[in-house]
Amino acid sequence: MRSISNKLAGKENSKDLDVTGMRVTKQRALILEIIRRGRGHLDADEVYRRAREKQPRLSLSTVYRTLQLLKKLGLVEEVHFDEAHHHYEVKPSSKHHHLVCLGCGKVIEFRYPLARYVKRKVPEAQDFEITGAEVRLTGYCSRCRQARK
Amino acid sequence: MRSISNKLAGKENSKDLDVTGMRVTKQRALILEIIRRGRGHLDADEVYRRAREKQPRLSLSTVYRTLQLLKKLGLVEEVHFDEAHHHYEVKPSSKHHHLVCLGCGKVIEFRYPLARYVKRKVPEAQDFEITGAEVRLTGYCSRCRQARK
DNA sequence: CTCAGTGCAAAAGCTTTGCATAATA
DNA sequence: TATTATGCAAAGCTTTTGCACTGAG
Repeated sequence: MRSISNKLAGKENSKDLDVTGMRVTKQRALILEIIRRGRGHLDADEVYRRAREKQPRLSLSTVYRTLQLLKKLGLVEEVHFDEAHHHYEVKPSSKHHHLVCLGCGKVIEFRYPLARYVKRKVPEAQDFEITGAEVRLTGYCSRCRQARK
Repeated sequence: MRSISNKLAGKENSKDLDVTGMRVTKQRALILEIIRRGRGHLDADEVYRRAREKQPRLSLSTVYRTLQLLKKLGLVEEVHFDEAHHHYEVKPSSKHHHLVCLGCGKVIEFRYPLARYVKRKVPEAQDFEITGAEVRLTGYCSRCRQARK
């Protein structure tokens, strides 16, 4: 039988979790779809706003509960960007990092296997089993650098 | 005349800000001292608790207001660790990153000039002026790896 | 038909703000 | 003495929780 994470993810080969009894609902499917489409960087409230366009009766608590569920299922990842909100994006993102422009707020994603490099170079990381890496570089993009001159 | 950031920092050569009228108070000095001693990873409430050992009448709002001031002055940096709290540590920390054990919560700091490496290796970062890097690697330390077997 | 999920409202954090009082410069 | 900073209490946000109802399996 397909697990909820497989059903939601729409594929058979993701790792099964003990999800006995968990149900696939319209709300959950919609929320996951929105996060997928959102290309990351959506906070809970933004997910809520977008979801209500399709399901006006959806509640914010359902969004939060679903976000937690999806995190637990490993389908979605929570990223800590700024002071106020968490952001959510679909996995995998362990090799996917962020470049944040302090000028205009633009977020550029990049992929690079930093964990491997760190593991090789940093003594402290030697006897650590690294499972995730969250890298957030801040600075100024070329446009904002111009503007600041 | 010495600026407030110089007075608080206890040095003359930090960059001056427009701090006209700002005052050095016991509370501010204490809070900065605690953050220094805390070796990072203190959240606002922890700063508050420690500060009250010396100044029982200190209020939490003063802690928050001072934290913002110190951030603005560039003396302290806010780090986003976990879902619930922000953590504060003294600058400079752009070359100072974190290894977080998911098993026991231990936080290991390490220094490594990752920004430079990323700048060299990552195309997306090429025309970006990187001013800060926050790296947070998660995984399991050797002890917890043992325990999980 | 059952029990997990939802919506609503209320509560629970963490953080900010208004205002009168205290303290710095 | 003139403002700035503080303490307190209240308000503001985001996120969580309780509960009766709804709906997936």
